[in-house]
Amino acid sequence: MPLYALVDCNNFYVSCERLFDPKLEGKPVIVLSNNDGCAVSRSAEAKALGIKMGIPLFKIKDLVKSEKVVVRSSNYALYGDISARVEDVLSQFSPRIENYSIDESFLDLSDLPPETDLHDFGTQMRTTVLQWIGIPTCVGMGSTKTLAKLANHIAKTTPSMGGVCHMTAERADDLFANIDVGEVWGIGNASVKQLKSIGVHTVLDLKRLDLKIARKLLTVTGERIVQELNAIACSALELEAKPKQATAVTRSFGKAILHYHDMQEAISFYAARAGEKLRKSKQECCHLTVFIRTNVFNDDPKYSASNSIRLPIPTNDSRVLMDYAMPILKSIWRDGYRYAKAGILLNDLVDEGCGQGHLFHTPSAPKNSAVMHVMDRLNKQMGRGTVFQAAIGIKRDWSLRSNFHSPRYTSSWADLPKAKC
DNA sequence: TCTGGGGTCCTAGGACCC
DNA sequence: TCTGGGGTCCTAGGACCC
Repeated sequence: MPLYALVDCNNFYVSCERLFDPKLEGKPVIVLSNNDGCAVSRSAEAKALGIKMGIPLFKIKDLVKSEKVVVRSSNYALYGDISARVEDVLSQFSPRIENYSIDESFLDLSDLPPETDLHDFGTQMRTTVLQWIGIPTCVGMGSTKTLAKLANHIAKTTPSMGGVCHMTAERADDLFANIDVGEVWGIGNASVKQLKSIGVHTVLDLKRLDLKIARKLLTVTGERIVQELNAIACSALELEAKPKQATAVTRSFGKAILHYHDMQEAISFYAARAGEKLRKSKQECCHLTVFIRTNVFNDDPKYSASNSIRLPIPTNDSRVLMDYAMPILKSIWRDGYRYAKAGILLNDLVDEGCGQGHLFHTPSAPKNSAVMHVMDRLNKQMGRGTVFQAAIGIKRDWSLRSNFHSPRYTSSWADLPKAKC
């Protein structure tokens, strides 16, 4: 029987902030999304105050003030770095590891000796990560990834388990009968609605659902989930990171854009950033989409549009991306709207230099790609935005808010924490 | 006033081919 | 007046994830 563990960091972003600011321990803390929009990570104390995942900051302003909730902007440079350290520690417990997201890893524990006490083993993983990195975790184990995920949910929500839960066949049904079907990995709001309409309310109900019905209602994805709940593995560990198929740079604006010129600057900026991402992953794109849209939440007149182009030859040159993006923007722009968000999507990614050539276009000369690499190096060494294309402009009225940012403790010399003794 | 960003997978339907 | 069938590829859109 295979055995998988899912190790999940507890309220990861908040835990990272606490690592370098221990005063936050025991206090309600939230970390905001980009643009300081929504709460995306909440400490246990913040959850206890009723602060929901994804709630916009302005809706909890009074609560934040009265309860002295500590508010932080997100600091992805820090979280990415801590995440890599946690992964490094976990890989010592099993070489077969899939780093599923910034705060979760699946480990294949099938090769553990049969006499291993799994609860002890899970506890040892938690303790080691906590001691070496300082990040609290929970561990769920089961014979499929879906079961390990559910076990992790139980470990997180049942304090008596001590942060570790092994989902055995004997105890599964009793546990499943008391968990809402929406907690299952891959069952989102739309599926919950469909399932409840046919009387499937708990995880146990879903586990016992006829496979054909599952497929009809939720496509092949739903069928697989039911199989995984019944300990039949449909999804293996992905031990090697697969090359990305798409990349995107999209942002909401700090304040609405009204003028075409500002939008040109913003789209140029996103194109430059998108090119940078491609060059970092040594990829090129064959397809480019630009979209713009008004605010979807307020009463502003609505407008949303996008347009795409298939590139004659693959590229990751920021200037080429800008050159293609500008006419697309022109084709979708309409005067008179208050634009709240825009972005660039790059699809059909290929390895650098391996894309198909074109009879009538020559690929960008090496001299050109050298310019890009010099820019990337300067921006890496001296901070993002040190060198940039003039088209992006320097005023940038449209740029992001980030009012509560913590220092880049681990990725910038200037922000190194100082110790006093 | 203020509501995230960046991914993956699946399906339906149109275009196109022989 | 009669006007195929089967296959592939591409794209848009929905659902879901963290």
